[in-house]
Amino acid sequence: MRSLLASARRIGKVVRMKQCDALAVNDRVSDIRATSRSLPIALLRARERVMGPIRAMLADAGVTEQQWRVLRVLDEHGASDATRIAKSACLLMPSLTRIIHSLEAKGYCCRCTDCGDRRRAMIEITEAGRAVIECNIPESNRIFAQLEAEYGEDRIEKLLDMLNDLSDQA
Amino acid sequence: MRSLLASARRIGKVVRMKQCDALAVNDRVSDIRATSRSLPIALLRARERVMGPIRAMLADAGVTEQQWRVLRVLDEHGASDATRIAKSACLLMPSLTRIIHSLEAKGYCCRCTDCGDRRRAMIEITEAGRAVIECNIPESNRIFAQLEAEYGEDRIEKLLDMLNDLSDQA
DNA sequence: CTCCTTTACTTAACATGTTAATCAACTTGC
DNA sequence: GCAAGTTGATTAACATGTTAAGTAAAGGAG
Repeated sequence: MRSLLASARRIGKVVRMKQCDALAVNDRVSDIRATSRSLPIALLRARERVMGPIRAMLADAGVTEQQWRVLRVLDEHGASDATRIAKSACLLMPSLTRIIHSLEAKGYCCRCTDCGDRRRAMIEITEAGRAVIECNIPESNRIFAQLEAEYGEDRIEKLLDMLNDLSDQA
Repeated sequence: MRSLLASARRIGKVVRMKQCDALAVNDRVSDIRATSRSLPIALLRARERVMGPIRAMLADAGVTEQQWRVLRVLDEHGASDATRIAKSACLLMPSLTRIIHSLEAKGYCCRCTDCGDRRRAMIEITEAGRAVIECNIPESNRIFAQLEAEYGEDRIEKLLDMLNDLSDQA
């Protein structure tokens, strides 16, 4: 009964505008996109699907998903300041600060303040950190290859392109 | 100098296999996908891009992104048990427990234990909760419409289809 | 009915996400 | 040079993510 009302509400387009505080029971101001067609939720679900197998691997390796991301970026870009790492690994600075500390405690990275600008902290991956990557990249590649096999290599590439286009927009 | 080595390493395919503990300096076991072509990171970045404007809106509304998601699901599906909500809103049960508590404290949802199965807690959105949705859906739709205008409505739909396909795979 | 397993949820503990405030080092206008 | 503003990073506080353990109710085999 409630569900009939709910779906009926979502069939039509905008009904009318109304003030919030004057809102009546089961009165729908404007139409609502079903959560199954919500881009944020779809992105979240897709990410869970992809990360599931990776998470298991990283748990065995003793690093979190974010720590892994930072190590990957450090390995790829070489010594970098925190701001650049944050941008590359898609992390906020406060999170990165903590992650760098934990990586440092594990001996996976080291830091030294920049000579030119003493606010800046240059971070570099250590050999121990590189070893973590070396140990897990084969399994990571295997997992990704299986995803490509199931979903289609060309579709993955296309998806990556579309996602990057979306992100790169102003 | 370091960067030259780094890029050189990533040009070739698999070099050779080697044990982790026998790993030498700057020795690359197998090739590593650039983080810019990493699906997890691409999904994360795209999500940040999409959520950015929404977050500002929700901050004004006084609800978090996750609370908003739960409210949306409750409004769409009607009274539901926690497990169903968690699945729909893409949340883990421990998170959902806390979120339900906070929503309850704000008067945006209420709960009653299921008559047939007293383990199950049925959650329902209140009028106050529905009002939050009503107040913010127009702005949410505006934001989404702008994204469609910038990125292309057909591409958004296509992206949604691809993401859902990816998620729905075994 | 009793013991065992499963299911639905909760708690706990630690890591991260998110915003705002803080601090020190740099930059600029004057 | 110096006050004012900016920038790079940290800290704090609260919400959530994540895994593991715990609790209570339901189901099932004997």
